[in-house]
Amino acid sequence: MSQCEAHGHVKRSEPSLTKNQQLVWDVLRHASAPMSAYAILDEVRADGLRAPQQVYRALDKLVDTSLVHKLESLNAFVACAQPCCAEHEMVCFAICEACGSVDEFADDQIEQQFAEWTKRSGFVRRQTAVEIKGLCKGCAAQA
Amino acid sequence: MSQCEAHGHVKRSEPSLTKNQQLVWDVLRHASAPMSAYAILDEVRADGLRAPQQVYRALDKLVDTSLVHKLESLNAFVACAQPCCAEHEMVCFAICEACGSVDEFADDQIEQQFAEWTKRSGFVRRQTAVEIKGLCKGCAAQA
DNA sequence: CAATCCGCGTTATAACATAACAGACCAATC
DNA sequence: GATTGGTCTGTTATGTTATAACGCGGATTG
Repeated sequence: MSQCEAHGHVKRSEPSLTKNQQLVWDVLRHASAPMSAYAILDEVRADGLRAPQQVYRALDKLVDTSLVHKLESLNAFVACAQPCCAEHEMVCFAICEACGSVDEFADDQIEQQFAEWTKRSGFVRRQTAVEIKGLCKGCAAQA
Repeated sequence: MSQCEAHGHVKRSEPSLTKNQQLVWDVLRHASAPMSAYAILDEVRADGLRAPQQVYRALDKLVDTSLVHKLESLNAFVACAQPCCAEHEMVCFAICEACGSVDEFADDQIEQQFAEWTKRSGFVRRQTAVEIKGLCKGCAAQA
């Protein structure tokens, strides 16, 4: 059971992806690490996609609908790992510089602190990117 | 009196920049918005710099010493606006999508929430990028 | 039936960033 | 004072990431 279902949320529907969007989404879902648009392109070439645009257009849509996130500090994309992420205003990423793993998480406390800053400053938030780089627990233990 | 001096901190020294670093730093200090490396290059061409490498090398150093920050989501650079930033583990940016202004801030509460998450997860943080996009107070008022 | 919107495919190009090589300078130390 | 190691420099070339612009076709809808 997913974390979301455990919380009593409905399962997010995954509707109406076009063929190209579905191809890109499938690649990302099965990836073990963030992928660049061009790495994705290499994977979907077998399916007939040939140009960066085709991948970028699919990615744009997938990012819009929050199925996929862009990691700005890597210029790479990951499938959303957090079924509840549509219900959070922001999502954070912990990126291991040793093994490349990415941990996506949402934290209500952090969210709330940002909300308070927003309130104080008058800034109207539309989107937030939080990317923490360092060593994941496993890699830190080895070091 | 700067915020730092008010807090009783010593003024950060700005030592030993090389000629190229100084040129790039001067451009960024006087910029009213984040600049791409190539935009900086255009500015320092008059001073004899010709190749991207020269700018990127200077930027690398300036970012290392925290005189300059990279905005990952814009692929652009800003002079550090926060004299105390060396004393914070993380710095946040609020980027106005209407006017392009960037507000750099540090928030102890936010920092602490991240510290707690770090403790729980075992992740060893080295660097954190927080980039909030939206509308600054002024632009939000107009909209 | 337009008119409009959206996605598709394509070619070309823009924008961002680094590799790799060689020379100049300076400090440390043998 | 020669040698070594480190850092910065300048340069050419190349790699990587992202978008512009054109035209086509299908779906929706007024």
